[in-house]
Amino acid sequence: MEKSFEPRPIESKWYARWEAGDVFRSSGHGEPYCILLPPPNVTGTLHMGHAFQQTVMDMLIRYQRMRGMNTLWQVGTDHAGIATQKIVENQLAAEQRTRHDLGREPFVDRVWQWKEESGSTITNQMRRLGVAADWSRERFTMDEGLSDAVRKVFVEWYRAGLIYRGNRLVNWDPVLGTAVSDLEVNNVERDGHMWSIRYPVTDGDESIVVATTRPETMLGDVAVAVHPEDERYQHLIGKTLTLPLSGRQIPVIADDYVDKDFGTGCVKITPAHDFNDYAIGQRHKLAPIEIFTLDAKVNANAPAKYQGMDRYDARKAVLADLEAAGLLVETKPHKLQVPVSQRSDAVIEPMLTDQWFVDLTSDKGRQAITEPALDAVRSGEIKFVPENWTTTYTQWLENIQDWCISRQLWWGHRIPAWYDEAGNIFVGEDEADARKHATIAPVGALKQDDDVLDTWFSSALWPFSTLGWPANGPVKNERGEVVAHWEIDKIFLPSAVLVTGFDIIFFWVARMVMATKYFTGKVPFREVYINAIVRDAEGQKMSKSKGNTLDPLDLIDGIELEPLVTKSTKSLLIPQVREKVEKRIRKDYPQGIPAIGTDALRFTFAALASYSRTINFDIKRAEGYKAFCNKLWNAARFVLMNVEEAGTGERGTGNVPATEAERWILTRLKQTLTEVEQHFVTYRFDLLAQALYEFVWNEYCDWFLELSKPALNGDDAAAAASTRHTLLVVLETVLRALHPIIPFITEEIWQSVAPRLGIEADGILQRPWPKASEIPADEAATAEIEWFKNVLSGIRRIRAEMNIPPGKAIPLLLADGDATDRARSGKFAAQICFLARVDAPQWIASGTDEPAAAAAVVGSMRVLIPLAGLIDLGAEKARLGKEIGKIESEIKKCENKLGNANFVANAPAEVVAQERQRIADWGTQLTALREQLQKLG
RNA sequence: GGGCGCUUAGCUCAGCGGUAGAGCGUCGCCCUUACAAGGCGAGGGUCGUAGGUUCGAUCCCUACAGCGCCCACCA
Repeated sequence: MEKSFEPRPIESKWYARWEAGDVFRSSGHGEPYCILLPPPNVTGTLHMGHAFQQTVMDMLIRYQRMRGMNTLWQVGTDHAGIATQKIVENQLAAEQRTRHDLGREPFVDRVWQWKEESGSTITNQMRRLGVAADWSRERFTMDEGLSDAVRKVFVEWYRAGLIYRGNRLVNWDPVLGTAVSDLEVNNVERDGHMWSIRYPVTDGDESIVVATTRPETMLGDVAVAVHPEDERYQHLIGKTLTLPLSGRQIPVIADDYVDKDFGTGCVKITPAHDFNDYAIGQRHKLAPIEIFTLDAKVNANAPAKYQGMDRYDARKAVLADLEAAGLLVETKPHKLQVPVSQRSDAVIEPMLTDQWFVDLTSDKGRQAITEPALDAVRSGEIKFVPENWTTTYTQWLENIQDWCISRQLWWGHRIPAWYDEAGNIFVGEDEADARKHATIAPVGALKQDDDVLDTWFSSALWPFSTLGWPANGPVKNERGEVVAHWEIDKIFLPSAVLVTGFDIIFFWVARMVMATKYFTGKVPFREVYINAIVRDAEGQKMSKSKGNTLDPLDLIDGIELEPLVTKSTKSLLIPQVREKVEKRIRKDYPQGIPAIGTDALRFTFAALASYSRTINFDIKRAEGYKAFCNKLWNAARFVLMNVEEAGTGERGTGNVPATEAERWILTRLKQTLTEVEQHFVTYRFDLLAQALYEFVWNEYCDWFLELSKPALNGDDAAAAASTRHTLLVVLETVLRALHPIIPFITEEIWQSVAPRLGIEADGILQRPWPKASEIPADEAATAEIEWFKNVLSGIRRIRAEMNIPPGKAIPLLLADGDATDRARSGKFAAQICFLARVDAPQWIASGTDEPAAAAAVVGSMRVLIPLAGLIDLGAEKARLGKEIGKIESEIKKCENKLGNANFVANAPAEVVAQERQRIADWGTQLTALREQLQKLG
């Protein structure tokens, strides 16, 4: 083995072998255990969130596979409608062209082409992470099979009356030219203004002042509303106002929606461009007046002067004209919530358009789709981890609106609806099917709907569409390989756990539950593990414009400063931002990013994965875990070196390990494994990683390996042979336990270790998960080793504090103590001498004179290092004094507790007993320490 | 406005009813034959504030303060 751990060659070697050996495919036996990969954007690249999430899934899959489950990690990618279309449109923009210049079909071809080019990027990056995914079953949301599922779902829901088409006010993105759902809109606080505008009453001298943040929309006002009980305006209700600038006559209406105490208490009503106003308009049967075109310019319904103006230019013009007319009463700064399109950053303009919706709110929709999705979680059939996300899920569903599923895009699943020349709608899986199911005869030719479905529509079907639904037989990919077979694969539904971010609970999780429940009658998954969001070391959200993003691949492979700067600033167009980012990177990574390897990255993710909802990723921490990998590597190197010539040893007589140390490490291993199993159940990967880290470093390496050295080199051949064997056994076992977290290094080491134990398996993943129950425990050995550790630590402390060079051999005396101490000191003499670098321990008979010495106390035994020329008497006295002080204060605390009658009466007996034991133990030590202090004079 | 988090060592975080922990950082001493990506040792916290429950509270309850996230129609 190399002297230190070099991840790169190991990673590439093993992933290639695993994939070639087809080791990730479902075994076909055992209990089904399925995880659905949240399909990433097909043309995307891997970011830290993916890497974290996929590490979690991979740990679960590898663990369950080793436990003998029939695992399936269903992978694939999403066509990501808007996101992908936008990338290609940007590419066209660089050629000074738009998608309309190309036309629909050539454009879609071009997107497919881009998908072919970049579609493997992210899946290859996933391979670098080491994911044990069944690549033979990789799917894409626009696969033939998945598209069949989309059409079938649409048609069935339509025929059940659960999908409808309607002219509704929707969130319109004027830049992308499409409707988006409520979820795709973010409300952002912006600095704006509140303008007060005077609307004159048509008959008479009175007027009403309305307040608005969007004065330009007054061109589409159809009324002014006041509160029905507002005394100030009672007499005006029902009167008519002359709408300034356009001169239209509009009524004053009364509606509860109005807050008397806000602003002037008068609200202008623009039903065509505001959701609240739309509702009020409907209540009062006022026809909306649209004033914008789909690209947010003023249309022909407005006075000629404003027509063709962009909405913000129109605002300026309107304000100027109001000002000139003396109707602008007040302008004041105002913070407001602006709806912004998530995808384009454009300010959303509510628009009246024809769109398709899934009915989630009528009695029928609720009963068929919404309620079952709620019940699945309320009943506990689906559990969220951490549990409090349940509230988020249920509250959203309880307040849900109908889902707008049509998008005015070209990339996606085209809506399977056709229109005849009279505008009648015909829905079917294809045109023929639509005609077959027609209830009236089509007028003239049929033309398919131009729109496509929301990306999340197909994602909602992922839990069953990837398993072959709705095909009756095997589903093949373009190379003719079978990728799914519903009749067989439905055993994987429900999947075991969905690992995903909270940001898509609404977008995806809830909708999968809706669709899967409806079409299969089953829940899509039993548990939903909501993973934390990855942030930078300071807790800031990672964003390209801040320059604090990390590319997981850069952490794995490392990257020099200059390439990192180039890469991070490449896509930044604003010079100031670019400069800022460059500065930050030069400051944060003056040496670039060191290569830490996949295993260390994965271990870091595991170690950070508590139930906290954010994790702050600190490279420092990752470097620490690389050190852990190196530690493991070197421990293995030590073990292998020692078994190389001397043989692999054998168990002690009667299959009982010969030494206390062995029995102790096995006991600790058993405890660790028990703990790890529990942490897998509760998804506490942080505790899991920590338990294994501590076992490997603090117990196996720090103590067992050290203890093995005197045993291996000692005179007792049986002890040496048994120790060699135990070194190997514990190593092999812990490698298996670590494999789900750090697959590469464990495989590499395991391949060298396993043969020495006569284990025949192709790889570590094919070995069973180590069962705690199969490992013997020995509590007595644990007590012995604890004693030994105390003695050694005592000596080391004296050495360190008295500045005795570690290499210098010194005498060791033991005093007082009991028979157990004497027996143990004999048993561990060789180990003590070797590890503490002391001469053979000598017992001092009680009553005899002792040389002045520095002391440590273990129970009632004093461990003495004679002072002669080594130790400063004053310093040692001070040290003892301090120690005594500490113990005295501990004793005081115990005494206070035990002196409290209420404590003794009310606390559980075992707690009281424990407290008594403590006071006794402290007392023993205190006596010994005081005696020692006294001996020093 | 509703909901959900967080506040523990210099930093990042575990712990969540009975002796305050880890990693990183800091400070000593060591290139000791697995590992200097290492070893040994040390220092460092009145567990956000104030009440309450309890024999006992970092942990449970209430209020408050600060930070953060999600949802929501206040023009």
